[in-house]
Amino acid sequence: MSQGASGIELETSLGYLLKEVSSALRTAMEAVLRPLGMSVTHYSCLELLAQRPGLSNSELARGTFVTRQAMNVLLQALEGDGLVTRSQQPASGRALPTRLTAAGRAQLATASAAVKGVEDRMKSQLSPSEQDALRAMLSACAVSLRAS
Amino acid sequence: MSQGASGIELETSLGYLLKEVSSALRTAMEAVLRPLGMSVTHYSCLELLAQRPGLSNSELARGTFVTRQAMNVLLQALEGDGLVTRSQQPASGRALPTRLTAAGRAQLATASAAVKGVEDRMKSQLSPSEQDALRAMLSACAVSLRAS
DNA sequence: CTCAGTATGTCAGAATATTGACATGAGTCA
DNA sequence: TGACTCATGTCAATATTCTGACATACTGAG
Repeated sequence: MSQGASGIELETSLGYLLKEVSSALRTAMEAVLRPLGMSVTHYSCLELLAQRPGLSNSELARGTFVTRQAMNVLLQALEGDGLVTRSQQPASGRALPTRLTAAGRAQLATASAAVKGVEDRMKSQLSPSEQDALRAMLSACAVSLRAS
Repeated sequence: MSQGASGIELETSLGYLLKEVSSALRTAMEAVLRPLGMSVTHYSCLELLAQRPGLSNSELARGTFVTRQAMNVLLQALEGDGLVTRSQQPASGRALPTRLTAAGRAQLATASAAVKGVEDRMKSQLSPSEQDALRAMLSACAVSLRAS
């Protein structure tokens, strides 16, 4: 009955559980980032930029799961705060590569450590092999969802 | 190095992967709900109300992971559309129990079937036992995150 | 080469959600 | 009883994001 039914069972729904964990993770991240004066998107952008230097606005938007318009306003703020720099001449097409400044890297360092603390707490009850299994299953879900 | 480091590795970060799946799920749900004229929050509220009749505004807000203010404006819209009814006299305290109308149940029926299709697609590559394992691990993550 | 298709940056308006605030009702405890 | 705490409903203001739109730049088929 929980499987063949035509509806959703909240108690056993993977989608609902996913949203629950995702929401709790976001809340926990906000809690540790707020004292640093950063939002989750703010941090995500910096983190992405640190690991993939030179990403354009649109690429950053895709990597942080927001629209490029939203990323654009964020990037303007980050640039105004001296945390990132944007090329004026596009390297190719219209895309303007973005890079962290020293100040951006410094701010990210403390934030990244704080976020790692949250993530470690999240998976504190999972063994390394369980974490691998979880990763594999979540990846499978992502692939399946993308296959329209 | 991927474990003892002080930072986050995007490639192996469970948090990032969680956000990725969650975002893909939301996008897929929006895609099937849009033709029905419903948003994800709209659907979530109806679904929650179907399975837990009499929930108050604040309880619905917690169950759908939004603020009670946001749920309040949504409930006013749903009530205006004749999909839900709210008691005028609080049963206890200030909480006003909310219930689905027949129209609400009817609208939910098609939406719930559509969302179940999305959820089934998401877990199409997972065996029943894997789904159980995934549920257990996600629950563990939620519990750990809530333990501040 | 030309043109259709796709991707990007950016502006403006609209929708949505959040924070802040206040009054009300219930429970607790001295 | 009275003071205190907590949860709720609701109003207002703010913030954030999205949708729509447009011009520009590359790419590939013809």
